[in-house]
Amino acid sequence: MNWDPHFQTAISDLEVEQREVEGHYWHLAYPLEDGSGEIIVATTRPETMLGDTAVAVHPSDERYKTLIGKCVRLPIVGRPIPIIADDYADPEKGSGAVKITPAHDFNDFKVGQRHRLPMINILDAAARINDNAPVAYRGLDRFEARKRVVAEFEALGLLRGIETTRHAVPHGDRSGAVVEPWLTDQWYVDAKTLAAPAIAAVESGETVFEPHHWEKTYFEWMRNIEPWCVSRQLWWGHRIPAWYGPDGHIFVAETAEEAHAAAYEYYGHDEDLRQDEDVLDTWFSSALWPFSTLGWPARTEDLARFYPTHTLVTGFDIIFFWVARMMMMGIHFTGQAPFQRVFINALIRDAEGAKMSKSKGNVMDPLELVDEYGADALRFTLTAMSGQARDIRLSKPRIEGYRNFGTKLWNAARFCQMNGCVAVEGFDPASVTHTVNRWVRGETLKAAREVTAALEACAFDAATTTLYRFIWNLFCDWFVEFAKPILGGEDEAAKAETRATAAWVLETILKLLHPVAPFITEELWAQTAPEGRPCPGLLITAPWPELPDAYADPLAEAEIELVIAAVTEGRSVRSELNVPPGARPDLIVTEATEAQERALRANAAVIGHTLRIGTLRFEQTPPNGAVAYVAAGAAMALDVKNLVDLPAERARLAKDIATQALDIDRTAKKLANVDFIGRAPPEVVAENRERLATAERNKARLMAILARL
RNA sequence: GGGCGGCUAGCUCAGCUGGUUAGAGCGUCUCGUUUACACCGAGAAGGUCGGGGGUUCGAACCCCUCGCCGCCCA
Repeated sequence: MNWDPHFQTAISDLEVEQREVEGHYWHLAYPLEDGSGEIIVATTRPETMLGDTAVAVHPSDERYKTLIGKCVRLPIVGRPIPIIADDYADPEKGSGAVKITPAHDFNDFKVGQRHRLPMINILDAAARINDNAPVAYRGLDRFEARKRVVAEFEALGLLRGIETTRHAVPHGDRSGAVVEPWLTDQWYVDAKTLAAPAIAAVESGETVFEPHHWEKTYFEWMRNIEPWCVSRQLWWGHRIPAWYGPDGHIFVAETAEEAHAAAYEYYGHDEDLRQDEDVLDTWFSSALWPFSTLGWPARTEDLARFYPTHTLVTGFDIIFFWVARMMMMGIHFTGQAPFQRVFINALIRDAEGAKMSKSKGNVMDPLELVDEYGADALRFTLTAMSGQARDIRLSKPRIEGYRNFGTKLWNAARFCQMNGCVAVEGFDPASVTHTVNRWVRGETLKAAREVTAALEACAFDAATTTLYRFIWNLFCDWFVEFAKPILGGEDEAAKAETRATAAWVLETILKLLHPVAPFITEELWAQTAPEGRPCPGLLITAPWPELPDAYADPLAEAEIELVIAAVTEGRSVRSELNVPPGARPDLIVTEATEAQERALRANAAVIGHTLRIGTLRFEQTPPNGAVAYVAAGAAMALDVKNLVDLPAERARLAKDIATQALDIDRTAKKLANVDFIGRAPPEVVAENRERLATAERNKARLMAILARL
């Protein structure tokens, strides 16, 4: 047994931590009994020699062949012990001979069993030397005894050397004390038998690990499982349901009454029984959690409704301790695996990747982070980083970024409020007519779909990415900007429609974001609640948005994409040519399809506001001094006249031409490859042809502009 | 020794079943008194996707191999 001398209890293999420590190899000489020489053994634990009952050598080790069967006289103790042949002795290690202490080493125990060696226990429960050792050692702590054994060997002239080594020493995971292999009777669970159906449940998909690869960890342990020691010599815990009769006969039963009944049957009369004083391993009790909390063994309604549970969320560090054991117990006692899905999340580390620990002082207290950045920011950060990797490096700048995100949303909501964007009773998003509103409706649909799908797939990081982008980069950056000229304009119908649409989008945003950032969304929900809210009450009780396919609007999408491209490219031009921010040059469109022209005309106000231009005109050729660019296939020019310096403009054009040329080169090469044409799917080939044509058209335009300059 | 995971921009990370101009946030640089927001806005720079082979018309992604880093079990 693994014995923890600090808590004086047995512990299971899983509760033993192997720690690498600096130690020594002591080479001890054991004289042969016939006086013909000595045999040297090396050990990291000299004190255990007090319990040695043999010396083992490898059967094929030529050095010791003639010694097998002889005896050595154990120094200090004076006991003669045999030299035996066993494969366990490694000729490569040390002298090739190894001392055997069956009562205090797991490997030696096996050797002892094979050779029927006596097992001499030399330690008491507190790991002090007991009465099986020479008088001088009795009552000594094991580490004191070690010093004394070494000193005595030295005094006897039998110490043959000391080496310094690093080696693994077992420690109790709770006590931190060095664990002793110790002979004691304990209760075991036949884990192998319980594991078989628990393995099958995961193999068959009855229970699914998410991320999936964690099932490998589970299988690895379950398939190599060892008997589980479940008795503990502790005060607190479920008491072991075993009763002893006066003759030591054991009655295992659910209750004392049943045990007595069984005893009556066995003895033919009443007997006094003594219940085992040990309690069960806390993980044994924890393994009962999925069903015992629901009233089991009674067949309660809760048990019927909540067992098996849909998803268990936990960390990979307790897959063995807890998950595996719940699986085994759940199947054993109910016939069903306790969970359909086990979601394993990463472990949080500090910004340098080190495990947080109190002694290192690198622990980030979540409550302090909440005080500093808010609970929503922390939640959003953890959710965003809950990817497939094993650990999360929590860093403040990241949390700060998501705190800013919350502020951004807050301000966007404030904008809506200031502009009277209030939910309208009976508003139907399907009925909106303005391009901007049709477009944002479609984008909201896309975002809602993506977030929903991500949550269902446990891709929580993907859900946050979608939310972040939609809210900040689409709703705030574009929709709100597009809405400004409309809301400040004269068209009352468009204003009303845009207000209602904005309110609807915001409402949808609050719902989608609520699981990740419940506080800010609930607060905003309450603040925007008073007027016309179609679904009153708390946001947390509001239904999840399920939007119809009909909200998609490819035409509006194409129109707004053109507008966005025209503005983005235009901004780039302005910035590179150092056009003064306050200047409002005209934008002249020189080449566009009919649809593009309609779209640009319809959104002239929106472009004017976001690109900060004067008027939008359509002409065959750009005026002198205008700076041309291409957006989504349409050609346009900013009339910046004397605002621009020519060298900068030439450099800009040359850069754009080079970009196009690179693309042409790459794509042309691909298309020139016969194998590509022959083997790639037709749509991929067509796509590349289209791409080449566009790039060539763009390049030609840019060259013409450069030439005119 | 066995198993698992990672190595992508200065940093932290996305990148689904092989076809994108390899993305985001932070940081950096330039510019900004645009009536929600400077916890902001606009623009820009920055990557031979750990090394080497291979499969394929085509590889960050598949296979082999080597190298680091980390975790678990011995």
